[in-house]
Amino acid sequence: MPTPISHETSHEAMTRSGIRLTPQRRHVYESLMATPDHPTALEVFMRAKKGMPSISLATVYNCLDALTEGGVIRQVNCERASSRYCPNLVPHGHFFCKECGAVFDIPLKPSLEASWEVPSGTLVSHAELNLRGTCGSCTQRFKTSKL
Amino acid sequence: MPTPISHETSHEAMTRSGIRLTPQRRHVYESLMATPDHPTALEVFMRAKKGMPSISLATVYNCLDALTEGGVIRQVNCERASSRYCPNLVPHGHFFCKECGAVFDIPLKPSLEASWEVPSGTLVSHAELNLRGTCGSCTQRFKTSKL
DNA sequence: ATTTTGTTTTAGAATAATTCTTGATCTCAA
DNA sequence: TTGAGATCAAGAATTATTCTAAAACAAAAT
Repeated sequence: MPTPISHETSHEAMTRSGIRLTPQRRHVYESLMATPDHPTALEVFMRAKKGMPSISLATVYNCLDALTEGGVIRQVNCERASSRYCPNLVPHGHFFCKECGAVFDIPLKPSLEASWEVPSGTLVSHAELNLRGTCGSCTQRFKTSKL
Repeated sequence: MPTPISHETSHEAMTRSGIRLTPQRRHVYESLMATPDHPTALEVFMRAKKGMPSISLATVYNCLDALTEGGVIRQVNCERASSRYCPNLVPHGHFFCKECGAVFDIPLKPSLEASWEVPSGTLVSHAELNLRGTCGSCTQRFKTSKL
């Protein structure tokens, strides 16, 4: 049978990562998986409350931290705005539209690591690429509004 | 005579950028230029107070914002830590040592922009590359401490 | 030179995101 | 089942940053 990408995988991911799988963590994770955008902790909280009304914002922060710590999700930061969270574990960058606030995953080519030079002896454990600009639909909107 | 890289240049940069050159802005800029590290607003404030005891933290924030806005300096962010400021305008990335907190400029090769693919119609106005890891001297220190 | 207009500075208050604290609850292993 | 340790919830606390309002200043217009 085909590999299910949903629960088993997340369950495995969490247990393998060493963090304990609790109902709250599973629910936060599923709330994050539910949509392909990059919600803030507050947005995750508002979604998570629908299926688990007793959950608190602090718990959502705890869960997101634990999941990030365990490598099950990624925290994404742009400038000083609220952190956003991303369940896509494949290495990728992020594009932030300064017009509409949308956040997209950006696939990276393997050539990326050849694009920088660190002093010898430096160990790079994490690379983060953030792009900012105007997304396709905002560019389009501006173009037509100027006719 | 050789081009002086200091005052005339910064003066020009500020006036050309459209922001008014005030004593506070000049002093904040010079405090930032004084050392090649990447100070936080609070660190700039503490340094700036030495030569201008009446300056306030809010003014340092205002000045750093104005200078950033005018393109005279860059704001550098890593994770959710305090913003840091960088007077190096040549495009470059940043390396953050998670052991000692040092921040280094990382030269970028021109191949960088070929390393990502944005959907057609997307306009990228700003690219930011942040690396995290262990710097050379921390790596060295760990190596010798394990003997 | 004086007034006007708009900008900047300052000090302190306010805000917003996040973290901390505490006691209650839960989970797992012995 | 009991005990140790982890997690949860609620709200307080913290921290970086921004805002507010009044005073000082600068440039332009009279």
